[in-house]
Amino acid sequence: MDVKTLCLAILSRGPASGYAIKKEFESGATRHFSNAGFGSIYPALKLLHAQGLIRNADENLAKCCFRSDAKVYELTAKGRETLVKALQKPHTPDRYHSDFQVSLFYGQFLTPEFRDRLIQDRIHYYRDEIRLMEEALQAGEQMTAGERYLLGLGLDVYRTALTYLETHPFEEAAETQRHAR
Amino acid sequence: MDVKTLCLAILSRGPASGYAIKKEFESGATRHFSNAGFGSIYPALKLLHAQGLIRNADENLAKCCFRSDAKVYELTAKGRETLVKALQKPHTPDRYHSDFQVSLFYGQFLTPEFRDRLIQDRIHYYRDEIRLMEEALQAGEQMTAGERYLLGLGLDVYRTALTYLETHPFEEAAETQRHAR
DNA sequence: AGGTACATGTAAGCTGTTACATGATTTT
DNA sequence: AAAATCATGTAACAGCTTACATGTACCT
Repeated sequence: MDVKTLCLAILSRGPASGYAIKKEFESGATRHFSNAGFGSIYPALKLLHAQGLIRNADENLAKCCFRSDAKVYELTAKGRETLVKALQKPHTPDRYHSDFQVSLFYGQFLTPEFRDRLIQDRIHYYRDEIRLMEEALQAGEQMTAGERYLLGLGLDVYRTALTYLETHPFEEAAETQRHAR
Repeated sequence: MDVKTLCLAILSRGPASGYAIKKEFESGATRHFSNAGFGSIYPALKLLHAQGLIRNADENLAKCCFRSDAKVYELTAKGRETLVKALQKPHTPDRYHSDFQVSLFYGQFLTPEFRDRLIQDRIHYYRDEIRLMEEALQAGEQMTAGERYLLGLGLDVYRTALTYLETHPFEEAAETQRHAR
């Protein structure tokens, strides 16, 4: 799913500026499974505007939530159609790249200190994210079904990962196993 | 973590050809958190060879497991050093892109049929992967500590995600909630 | 004889990231 | 007065994917 579709998707939740869209990728509800930088967002918005998939939002609407110099966009009917079609097109497989997991997979090459640091940092990350997600769940009356569904999934998964890291020591292989034979 | 480092990492587990490295990305133990295509792997191997980080493997060793026309590489001492340093360099944050999760997040735009199809497919995917991982865990005497650690984490996470998808219906929002007020 | 898996590589193109450049507004 | 946040954009570069091009070896 390219940045154009992702921008369309975010705009389907309400008018936004390029800057606001970036914030959404960084700290919004979809932050765990999609992302894009300014360098992709602004050109994408330009193109979407040229194609008539988004338009400048009603100024009165824009004023209340954005700074006067912000370019606030909203979806057109054509844009909404395009989004719906894009969401139902064949999906590319999930792409997950984790330096954390790669490093731990080759944990035998790391100093125990570095390894523990890695794991401790990840534990803190999960604790923070879980807290944020729990708050969102309590505050969220306005949430869509999809948002609630994915928040629940994310919470379950993060809690499981956190518990695993907290309870399973990284075992410095072999010695004990060889003794046991 | 770039493809060069990833190739170095895979070669640290034993000699391999470019083709074998691709297989490893596709179906090996690290398949869930790293990936690369032929178009990245072959140029990377060329470069690593030119830099003296890998060398052509001992022919006798190569013959037993690879076809005669395969270029089988193994790590040099310098390559191993470079790998160890790269693994301990500051990590880039995890990158996860999921069309599946994006589509479900905007589930209100999907037909119930398409949504259910998406979820059912994902359930089958998790079941297959979990079976493979359980088999690997039982067969795995030779496993490194890192491999075992990440296999355990992956299993816990996938089982949690599977259970969530199996037990939580995607609720077609709002109506029931509004009645309740 | 045909299909599948093994095997290597190049080139074009797409996408996205990073760095740069600039400036206004709000908060501390 | 400084720092943080809001705001937009371009250009160069890095990286990866896709398609192409080619051929061997093994299994049925």
